[in-house]
Amino acid sequence: MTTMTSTSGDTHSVAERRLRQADQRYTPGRRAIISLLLSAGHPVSIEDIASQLPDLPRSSAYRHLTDLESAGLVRRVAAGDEFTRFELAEDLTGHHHHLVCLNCGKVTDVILPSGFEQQAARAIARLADEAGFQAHSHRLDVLGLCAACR
Amino acid sequence: MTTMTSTSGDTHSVAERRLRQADQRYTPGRRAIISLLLSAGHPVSIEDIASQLPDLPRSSAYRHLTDLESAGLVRRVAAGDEFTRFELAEDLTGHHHHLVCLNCGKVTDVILPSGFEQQAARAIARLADEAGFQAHSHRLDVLGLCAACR
DNA sequence: CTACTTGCAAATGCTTTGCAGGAGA
DNA sequence: TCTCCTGCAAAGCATTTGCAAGTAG
Repeated sequence: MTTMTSTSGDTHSVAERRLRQADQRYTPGRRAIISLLLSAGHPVSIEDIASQLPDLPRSSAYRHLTDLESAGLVRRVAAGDEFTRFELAEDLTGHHHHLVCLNCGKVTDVILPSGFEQQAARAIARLADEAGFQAHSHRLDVLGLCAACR
Repeated sequence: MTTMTSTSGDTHSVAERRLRQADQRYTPGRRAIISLLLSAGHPVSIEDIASQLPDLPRSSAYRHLTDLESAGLVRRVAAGDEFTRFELAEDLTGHHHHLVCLNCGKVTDVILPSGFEQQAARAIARLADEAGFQAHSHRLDVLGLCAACR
């Protein structure tokens, strides 16, 4: 896979580095999960992971995801339809949002125009400020039906 | 700005009507939950419900919430920090978003400028269209620290 | 050697459900 | 009287954790 966003090649080294900072190792199991998230390009569920990595016990998958999350490499995504999903941390993938299918649960990554993001950031900053709220990030999900389910 | 969208007084009759459409009754337990959601003004957890309605068994609370959701009166909210919360359906409260505290889980309702919402709707519509996705609604949550936790 | 990993099985904890008695229409 | 509602206890399930063996450094 040569035509990737250039960060893909570095992701593994970033992963190793961040894990080391937490005195943890970048083992095959963890690497397999990062690779899977990398190639998926959208949030995946435990089911997805279990079916694509049959030899990785679920308990290990859960543990790895927790560890990777602590290391700032993975982020939990609440699809809304109670199926916890996981994706690479935003600083590894870039800021994006999700199209969530209410029927099949499929989640697709999308990027909004930067002009929109800027206005959103402004509106959010002002609102948060008024509420004494310290905003860290935001998530914008579009709910509806995917091409296959509509 | 009196944030009473005038629907508050009618909410109970709307609830009764919608439940009847599903051959269900607007019983005291269900009414208590609707009242609680109405007065809370923000998403509440099962814990909140249990503590404020001590005589309502959790199993009944869960069942009621499921029924109310089916009747289009209540919506499940994924706060992100795995504590399912519930709020009144958007057509009863008006479109709004959430400030989610990453520390204590508190969720506050906020309303964004209509100009922003319009631009958001446009950006979303175009994107969804390109993806063959049929957008129904969107949710925008701001994650950070509330005034008490910052 | 010492510390981090992992699998398996057991334990959790939230949520759902089977049933039988109650209550509204 | 028929159907829906409720409580309690039991069941389900996704997720977490204790433990002991495995392995990287």
